[in-house]
Amino acid sequence: MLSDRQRLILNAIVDNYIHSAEPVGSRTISKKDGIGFSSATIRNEMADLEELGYLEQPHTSAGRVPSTKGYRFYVDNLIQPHLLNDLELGKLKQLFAERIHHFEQVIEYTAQILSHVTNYTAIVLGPEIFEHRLKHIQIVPLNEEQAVAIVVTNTGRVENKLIDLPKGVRPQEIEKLVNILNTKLSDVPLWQLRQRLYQEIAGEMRRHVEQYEEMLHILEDSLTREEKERVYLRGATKIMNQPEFRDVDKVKDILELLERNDQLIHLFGAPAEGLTVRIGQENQLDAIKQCSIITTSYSLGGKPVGMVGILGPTRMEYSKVITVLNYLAEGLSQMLTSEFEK
Amino acid sequence: MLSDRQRLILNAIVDNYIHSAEPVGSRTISKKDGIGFSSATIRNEMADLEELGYLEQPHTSAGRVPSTKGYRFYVDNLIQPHLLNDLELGKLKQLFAERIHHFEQVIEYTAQILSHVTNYTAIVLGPEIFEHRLKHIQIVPLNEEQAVAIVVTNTGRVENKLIDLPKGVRPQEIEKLVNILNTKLSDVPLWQLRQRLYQEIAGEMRRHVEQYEEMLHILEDSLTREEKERVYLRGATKIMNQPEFRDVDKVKDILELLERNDQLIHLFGAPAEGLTVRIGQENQLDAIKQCSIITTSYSLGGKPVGMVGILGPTRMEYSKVITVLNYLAEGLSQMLTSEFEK
DNA sequence: ATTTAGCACTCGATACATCTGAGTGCTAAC
DNA sequence: GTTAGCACTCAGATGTATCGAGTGCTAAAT
Repeated sequence: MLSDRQRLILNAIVDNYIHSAEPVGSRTISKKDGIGFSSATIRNEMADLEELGYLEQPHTSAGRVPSTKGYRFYVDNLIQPHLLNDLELGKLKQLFAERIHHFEQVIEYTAQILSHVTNYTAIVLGPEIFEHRLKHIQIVPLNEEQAVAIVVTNTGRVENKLIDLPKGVRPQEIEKLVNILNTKLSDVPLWQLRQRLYQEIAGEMRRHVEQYEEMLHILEDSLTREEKERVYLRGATKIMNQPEFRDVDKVKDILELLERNDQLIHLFGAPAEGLTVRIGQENQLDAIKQCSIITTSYSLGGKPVGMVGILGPTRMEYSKVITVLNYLAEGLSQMLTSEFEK
Repeated sequence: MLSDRQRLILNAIVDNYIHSAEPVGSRTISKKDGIGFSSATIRNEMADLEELGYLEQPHTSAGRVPSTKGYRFYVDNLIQPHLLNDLELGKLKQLFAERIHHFEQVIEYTAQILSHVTNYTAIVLGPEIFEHRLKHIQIVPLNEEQAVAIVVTNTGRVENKLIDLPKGVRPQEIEKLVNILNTKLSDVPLWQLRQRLYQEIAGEMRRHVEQYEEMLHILEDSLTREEKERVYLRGATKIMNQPEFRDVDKVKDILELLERNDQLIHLFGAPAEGLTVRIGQENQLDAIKQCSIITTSYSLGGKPVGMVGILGPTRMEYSKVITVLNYLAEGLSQMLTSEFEK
């Protein structure tokens, strides 16, 4: 266990390094307010902290830099609450003042503001499908062969998919089918659709609809398709402002990862409720072992439905980012709940 | 006017520089096949070409580099047709083999392949709205206050927007309204909707629908909203592979520009039919004055409806990119036309 | 009148030596 | 237990010499 003085010094070193991006020397620390020790004493403590694995030395005659373990201890035990200034608070409140007109807009705007306030890369994962319930199904024929299947949910989300019609199907048949679907499946959660389709609809369809078998397959396909996760990314280039990423090769791997929309979701790791911090080496993906990711979930009516996260260098303003994320997730949850819980 | 020999030499220099990324010296050129002159002669010609503004010298004892004017002459007069290899052709044909199931998918896949084959950044602009005709309108109430308005076009595109309902409107009224709209507006091009709404629907509505005035405003708002252009970007980080962009500061401006979805469309400049090449300084945006953009349009039934483009360094493989773009735009046009012209 | 060989010259790149100073570890005194 | 003092280390900055690719110009060759 670390002594009080060791904690004090570790805290000072991390704080300093986060803002200066330069290895921190013993003299710098000893001159700080609140530290009443000479540089020699600090040096001894630093040597101990290094031996314990909390600090690292880039080379013999340089100052110390926090290790992943050091950051971890800092985040878990030392971090002090951050006070947001009026400008930042204003930006965040702006988001909640918006009237929700489109789900995606809110998410996009959230990512935008997060990135802007923190100066790091923001990732927002849209509300998960399992809270969406079917409001309405519509099938609009385009011509003899094709139609568009449209699914509207109680949350106002609209999914659509082009489908191929069986040969010679008559418009009346489609209409009949849609009526059955809307009567039977209204208010069913989307993830149950496939199941319900077979359990309750199949029999009904056989009785009333021609070519029911083909239609059934097509329906199954269009109603139960993989929901493409809606991930929004903002401020990917912000990482380039960090002095430790002034090298194209270092930045390239990260940006290539961020460019791949399908990979983004993996940055969140296992979906977890509440705030999670993953620091440097703790990250699975090689490309971001020099970065930290802080994520948290937001909820609708108490159930977590989506996530927001910040990607930055390991030398990140943890305190500020954590405050911002907590504040934002809280606000977002309230906003969603009051909007859709009625 | 340039002499034949000057053209030959300029061509050789540009070709060489495109592949080596190093200033080209007189000796390099004189040793090339097809050039029967000594380095001294080449030097004299180079001096002339520089004076005429086709070449530049980074410093006194360095070789020559093409200027924007030099590239321009090369593209306009010297370029030779490029032959695609089997691998590249295979990749491109793969695209056309796909069955169209979703417009956006095709566009996304196009960008993907373009970037992969050329190793530069690809930008694809989705088909413009003016060829889309109304197929079906639907208004799905979500609760007392809100509804989703859905517009389906003959091309299978689905637009949707959350709308606020006037207080106390009855479901029957909405149904009546939707019926009127579908009867009167079927097959009307989307861009005419607003106009037709007032000319033909307003009178009908007043007779049959309560609260017609509020509904009219809401409809107008939801039917005529700005179509958000669908721009797809792929391979933004490819620019980092170029030796002249190994500097974070140079890359940053470009990537920041590409990150802004709303700005992307400006990269295409004025929408033009056919192939356009904009080289270095010719570009309006400062961030890409070290880059070239090649764009072309693709069409549906003879009318241009969208664009594809490639962004790369001024030192770009113009010949190859032009060939690829032409080939792809041609194939895409055929594909779209055969799909939607029936 | 062109072309080319020859040569002096330029200047970025590279290598190497030197200097500087921030920071360390250790020891001995406080 | 703390600190002053000091020798030591080493990355980074600065300075100097050398190298060589490439040039421009002149005079000879074609």
